[in-house]
Amino acid sequence: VFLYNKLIEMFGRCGDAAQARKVFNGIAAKNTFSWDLMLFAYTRNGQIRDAQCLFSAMPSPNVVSWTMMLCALAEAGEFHASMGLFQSMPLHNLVSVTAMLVLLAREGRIEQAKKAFDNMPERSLVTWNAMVAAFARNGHFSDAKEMLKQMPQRNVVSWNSILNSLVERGGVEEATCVFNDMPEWDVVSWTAMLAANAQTGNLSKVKQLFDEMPVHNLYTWTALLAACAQSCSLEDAKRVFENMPERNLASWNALLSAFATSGQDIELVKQVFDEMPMANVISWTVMIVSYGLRGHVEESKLAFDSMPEWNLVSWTKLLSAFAENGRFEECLGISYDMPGQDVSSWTALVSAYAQNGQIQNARSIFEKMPQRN
RNA sequence: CCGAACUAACAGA
Repeated sequence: VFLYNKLIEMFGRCGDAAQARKVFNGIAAKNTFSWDLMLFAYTRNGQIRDAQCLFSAMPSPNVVSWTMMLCALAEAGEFHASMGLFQSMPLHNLVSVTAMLVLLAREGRIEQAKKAFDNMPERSLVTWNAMVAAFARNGHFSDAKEMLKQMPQRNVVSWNSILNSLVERGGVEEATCVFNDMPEWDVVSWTAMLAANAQTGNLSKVKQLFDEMPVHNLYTWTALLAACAQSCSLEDAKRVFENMPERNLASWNALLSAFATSGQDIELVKQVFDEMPMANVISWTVMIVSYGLRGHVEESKLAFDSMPEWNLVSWTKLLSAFAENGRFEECLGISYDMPGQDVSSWTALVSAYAQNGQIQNARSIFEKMPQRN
């Protein structure tokens, strides 16, 4: 059984849940590890339905099984379901509570996360890191720093959270200082520095860091590619894309984005889009922007209407496309149709009017905004 | 110590 279990785990890690299932089915005397590892194979590969099915068939689910389901549900966007599952769990432990803390933080519910943290009878390094990240990701930089100071031990993950928080705030100098003072680095820390320097448009610094860093992976290559796109260096972007040892949708999107901002003919951008093996919300949003930048608002709208799904960014980009092309009347309608409008999209609308010299309209929207920053 | 939890890349004003 031990060896079969190992096999299930291996297939699960390789992304082959079907193979794992075959091994699982072949075990006559399954033990609790067999079940958990099979569940792992499903959750790991995003097969939430299969996971749920297996979970309900489990003879004796334990904390580990519950925790995996908790994370799987959250991953599938079912936050409330995972919340409910957490409450109905017969038993909690350090790991399951930490997992819940992370989910709360991802939802932006920091107070609840902090409360859970404070109530925990024991905390591991991972727990502390989760709390640091919770603050860091939600813009509570000083709280994150305070946590970092208080925690009994720190590791590279703790430092990376702080570093990324600085990068998000646009503090290249501060980020550089933290990076230099960190006791250890990994590929995540280096990637953060790529992003930091890309923000300031310092492409040569990005390239230099890229060459200095000890390890490259898909993330680092894509960060480099994105930096080229942000600096409008299409030639660099193309070269990077060709030199990448492997590509995924994110890398394709970064390339598409490089074409989008390059001012190249729209047909070339479309060509890249059509060549892509897949397209997601991001790819479509880049197309909306591409059309908008070239004054083809109608095409932006068409792209928007043919997307398989939408999010706030795609809505906001559509709004901006109309605004930047002087189509203010439509902006109001878009804003009205937009579900769950946030600060960024409100601001886009305000600035649409402001740029058009319609100060009083801008002002009245500003006053009606539910949140401001 | 056969299993679960923490940080990074691609579109936003």
